Amino acid sequence: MDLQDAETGERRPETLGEEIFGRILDLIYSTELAPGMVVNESVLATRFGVSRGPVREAIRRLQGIQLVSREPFLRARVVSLSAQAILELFQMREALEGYACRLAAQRMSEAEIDALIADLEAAHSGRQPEGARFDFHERVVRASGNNRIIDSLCGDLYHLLRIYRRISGAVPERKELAFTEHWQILRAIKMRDGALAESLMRSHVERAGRHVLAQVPETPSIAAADAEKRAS
Amino acid sequence: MDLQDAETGERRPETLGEEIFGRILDLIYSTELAPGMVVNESVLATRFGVSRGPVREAIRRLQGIQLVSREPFLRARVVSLSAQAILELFQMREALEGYACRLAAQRMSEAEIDALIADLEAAHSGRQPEGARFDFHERVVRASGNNRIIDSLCGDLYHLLRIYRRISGAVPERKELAFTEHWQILRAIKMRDGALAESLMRSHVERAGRHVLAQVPETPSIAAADAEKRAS
DNA sequence: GGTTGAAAATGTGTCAACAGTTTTGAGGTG
DNA sequence: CACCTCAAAACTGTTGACACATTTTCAACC
Repeated sequence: MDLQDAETGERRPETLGEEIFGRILDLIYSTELAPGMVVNESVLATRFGVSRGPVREAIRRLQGIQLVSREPFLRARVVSLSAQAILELFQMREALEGYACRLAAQRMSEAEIDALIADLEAAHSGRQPEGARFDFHERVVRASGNNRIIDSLCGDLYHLLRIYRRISGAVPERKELAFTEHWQILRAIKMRDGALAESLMRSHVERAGRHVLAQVPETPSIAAADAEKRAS
Repeated sequence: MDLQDAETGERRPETLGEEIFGRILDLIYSTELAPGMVVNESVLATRFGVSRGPVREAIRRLQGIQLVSREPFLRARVVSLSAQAILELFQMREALEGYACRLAAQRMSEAEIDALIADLEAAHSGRQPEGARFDFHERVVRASGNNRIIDSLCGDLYHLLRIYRRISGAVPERKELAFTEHWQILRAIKMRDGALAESLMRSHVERAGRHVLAQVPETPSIAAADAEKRAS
C-alpha cells in the first residue's frame, strides 16, 4: 500500500484538498500567512490554480484543528494566540504528555528505552543521523501506545506548537537545560517509575511554556494590525 | 458565545452545513446510522433536500472529530470503536479530566463549589430542575477554566462518549456508586487538594471505562456486518 | 466450475455559476 | 464635520454538472 513513498521525488497527494491543506499550512509556517491575517478562499484558489472547492475544504480542516478561526459568513483568519491561549495550550500538553509519559514507562521494552537514550545522547552530542531530526517529545508520546493521544499531540496540537516553537528552540542555554530534563525523564522511565516520569514531564512542559510566554509578551493586537495592513 | 443554548425552543443554525452536521449527528445518536455503516453523500443530500456540498462539509467535520473514518476515494463510515479504541478513549479522558479536576480545585470559588455540591445532591435525590439535566463531569471540566480542554472534552470526545454512555448510565447500582465517587471528588476540591481530586477523578473515569468495556465485549465486526446488510 | 478481465454502475473529487450576506465607500443630511 | 443611509463591491454559502476512482457485474476464457 505504501510503496510510492520512497524516492519518487514528487509525492502524489491523493486528493487536491489534501495538497492544498499542506500548502496553506506551509504558508502559515513561513509566516506569509501570519497570525491574524485573513484567509481568502478565492485568492488562494487562483494562486494555487484550483477551484474554490478544495481550498474551502482545506480551510475547514484548518478550522477543525483550530489553526484558523471562523464564524458563519465572516472571513476566516489565521488564529493569533493570546497569552491566555498559549497558557491553556501548554496546560493541555502537560496533562496529555504527562499521562503519555506514564504509559510509556509501563509499556516500553528495555530495548526501546535504551534505543531512545542512545538517540537522545547522539542528538545532543551533535551527530544526529542527517535527514531525521530527533524529537524527544514525539518519541515518548508515540511510545505511549495510545493512538488517540498520539493523534491529538502529534496532529492538532503539534501544528499550533510549531508556530511558537522556534522561539524557545533557538536559545542555547534552554537547549542544554532541556537535554538534562529529557535525560531525567528517561531515567525515570527506565526505573519504571511512571508517577515520577509523569511529574517530571509535566514540570518540563510547564517550564517550556513559561519560556515561550516570556518571549511572547503581548503581540496579538500588533500582529493583527500588521496583518491588516499587508492585506490591503 | 453560548447564548442561544437556553430556551429559544427553535435554534437558528446559521448555515446549512451546520444544520446538516447536527442532523447527521442525531442520526448517529439514534443508531439509524449505526457504527460501521456507510455514510453516503448523495443519499443524505436528497434525504435532507439539499445539495451535496453542505452534506460533504458536515461529513468532513464529523471526520475531523473522528466520528466517521474515511480514506481519499473510499466511502465514509461511522466509526465503530474496538475495545482497544474504547480503552484509549477513556485513558485520554483520565488524563484530561483528571487535570481539569486539579485546575478546578485551584480556581473554583467557595460559592461555586457549594453550588455544585447542592446541584449534585439535588440531582441525586431525584428533584433536578426539569429541562436541564445535571452533568457532573461537564460541570467540573468547565470549572477548570481551560477553554482548550473544555472544547476537547465537551466537544470532540463528548460525542464519542455519548454513543457508549447509555450503556453504563442505566444500571442503578453503578449510578449509586458514581454518586459516591462524585461526592468524594467534590470534597477533595473543597479541601483544595488538587492532587487528590485529580487522583480520584482518574480512578472514577477508569472504573467507568472498565464498566463500559465489560458491557461491550466484542461487537465491532457484528455491528459492521449488520450495518452492511441494512445498507443493501 | 472457477478465474480473469472488461464494462457498467456507484460514489467521491472538482469545477464554474448563482444566491445570500457582510463590508466598503460614496453621497446626502443634521 | 460627523453621522447616517443606501447601493455597489467583495466574499462566503450553495447548487448542479462533469471528471475521475472504485466497486460490482457479468461474460469470456482457462
